[in-house]
Amino acid sequence: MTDNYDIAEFKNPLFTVDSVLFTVTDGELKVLLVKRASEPFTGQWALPGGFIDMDVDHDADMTALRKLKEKTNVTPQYLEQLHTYSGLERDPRGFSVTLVYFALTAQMNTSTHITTVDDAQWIDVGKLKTLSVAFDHKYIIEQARQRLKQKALYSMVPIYCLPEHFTVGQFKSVIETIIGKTVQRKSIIRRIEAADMLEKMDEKVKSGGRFAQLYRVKSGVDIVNFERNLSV
Amino acid sequence: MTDNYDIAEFKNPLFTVDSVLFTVTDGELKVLLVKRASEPFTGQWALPGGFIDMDVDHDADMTALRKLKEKTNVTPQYLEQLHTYSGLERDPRGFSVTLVYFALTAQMNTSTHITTVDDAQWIDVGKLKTLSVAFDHKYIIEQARQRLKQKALYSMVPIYCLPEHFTVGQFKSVIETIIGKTVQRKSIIRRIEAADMLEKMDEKVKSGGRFAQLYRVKSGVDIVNFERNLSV
DNA sequence: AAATGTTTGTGTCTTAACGACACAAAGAAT
DNA sequence: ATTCTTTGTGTCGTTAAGACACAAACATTT
Repeated sequence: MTDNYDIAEFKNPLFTVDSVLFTVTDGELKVLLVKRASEPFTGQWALPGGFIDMDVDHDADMTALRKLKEKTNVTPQYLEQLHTYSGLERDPRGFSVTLVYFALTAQMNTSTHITTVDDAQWIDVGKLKTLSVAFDHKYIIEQARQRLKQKALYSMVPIYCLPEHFTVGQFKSVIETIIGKTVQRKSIIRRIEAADMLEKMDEKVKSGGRFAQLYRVKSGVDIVNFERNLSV
Repeated sequence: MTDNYDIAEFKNPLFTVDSVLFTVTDGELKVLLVKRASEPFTGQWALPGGFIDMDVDHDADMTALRKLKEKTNVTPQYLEQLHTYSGLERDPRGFSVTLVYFALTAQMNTSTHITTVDDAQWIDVGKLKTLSVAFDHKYIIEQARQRLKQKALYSMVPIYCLPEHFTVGQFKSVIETIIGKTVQRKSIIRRIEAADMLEKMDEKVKSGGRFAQLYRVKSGVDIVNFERNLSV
C-alpha cells in the first residue's frame, strides 16, 4: 500500500468529496447544484461538496452527507460512490482528486429549503447543455446520469426518487424519464412482485381514472437487482 | 466543490492508490500481493500500490499502472476503479483514503518476473482466509472478487484473464473458476457470437480430443456487456 | 485397422422474463 | 346512461439462457 514516507512531509493532492444528487419531478430529471461563493469559478454552478473534516467525518460517506445537509438541507435516500476523478487539469489550483457520490431523493425532502434559497437549485439535466458549470462537473453529471440509467434498467433503485407512498404509475413515470423511453406497466408490476421489496398500503389514491394502489418500501429490505435488463 | 481554503495550509488525509490484480491459473483465482517492506504491517502481504507522484502521474489511473509495473512488472490488460476506501481506523497512522483499482491480466505477462521474486506473489484467493493481510486489504479483495463475479455474469471481461490466443474451453474454464459454477459451452459460444468481439484464427490447437478453434480479441473493440446474466 | 475415450462443436427443446396488446375494473365528467 | 381516463389482469409472442443429445475430430488402446 504505502512506501516509507512520513505523512506530514508527503505532498498530497487536493482532495475533495462531491455529490451528484438526482431527483425526478414533472417528468424531468433534475440535479442539485450550488452557486460557488469563492474562487475558482465564483458564481458558477457546481456540485455540492467540500473537504473531509477529519474531526467530525467518520469516513467520506459522511462527508458527502454532511455537505449535502449543510449546503442544501437534503438527506438523500440513496447514496453510493460514482467514481474518483483526478488529474492536473481539472482544477486551476493544481493536481486534484475528487471522490464523487451518486445520490437520489424524492423532491419533497428539500422543497421547503431549497426553492427559496438562491444558491442551491434543482437544475433540469436536459437544460445543462447550455449552462456553464464549474470544473469538469458537467462531464461528471453525464457519467452519473448514465449510471442512473443503467441502474434503472436492472434494479429497483428509482424508487428512491419517490416519496414514501407512491403508485405504480408514479414509479413507471420516474423510470421512463430516467431511461428516456416508455415501458409497459405490466413489466413494472411483474418486477415489483418479483423483487418483494414493496408492500401495498390499505389505501388508494385518485389518479384521473380508477384509484391507484399505494405502495411503500418494506422496512429493512435491501435494494434488489434483476438478472435481466429492460429493453433499451 | 471546494470552499475558500488555501491548498498548502489545508490538512489533507493520507491518500494512496492500490490495485487488486486478478488472474486465473490452474482453475484457481489468484490475486497479486506484495510483501510490505516498511511500517506499518512490515513483512505482511498487501495490495500493490503507493502514493501519487504528481510530477509523473497524469492521473490516478497512471499511478495504479506505474506502481504495478514498478513492484511486479505487470501491465494489466484491464483496469477500472473498484472503490475508494476511507476512514480513521483503516491505517494506524491516521485518517486515510485509498483509491482501489480492479485489474485483470493473463498470467503470462508476469511469470518471468514474479515467480522468481520473493516480495511479489500470486496468492490463491481461496487460501486467503488463513493468511494474514495488511490493513483492510482482505476485505477489499473480497469486494473486488464480488465485482469480478458480477462482471463475469454479464460481460466479456473474463477474456482479459486469458492469453492473446485462446480457446472456448479456456474461456469457459476461466468463467467457471470466477463464478464458482459450471456453465454450458453452448452459452459461451452464443455469447461469443453475439458480442462480435472475437475473431477466429486460422489455427487450431490440440486439447485432448478434437482440435480446438483458437480465438483472439479483434483490434479496437470495446468490452461488451450483455442484457442478461448467466444463472447464479 | 477397429474400438474406445475425450474434447469440441451443433442442433433443438425447454424455461424465464420482458414486450405487446387486448380487455375488464373503477372512478370522473358530460 | 354514456364516454373518457387510468389502473390492473390475462395471454400470446419474443429472446436468450439451460439442458441435453449427438456428430466431428483427434489420441490411445487393442
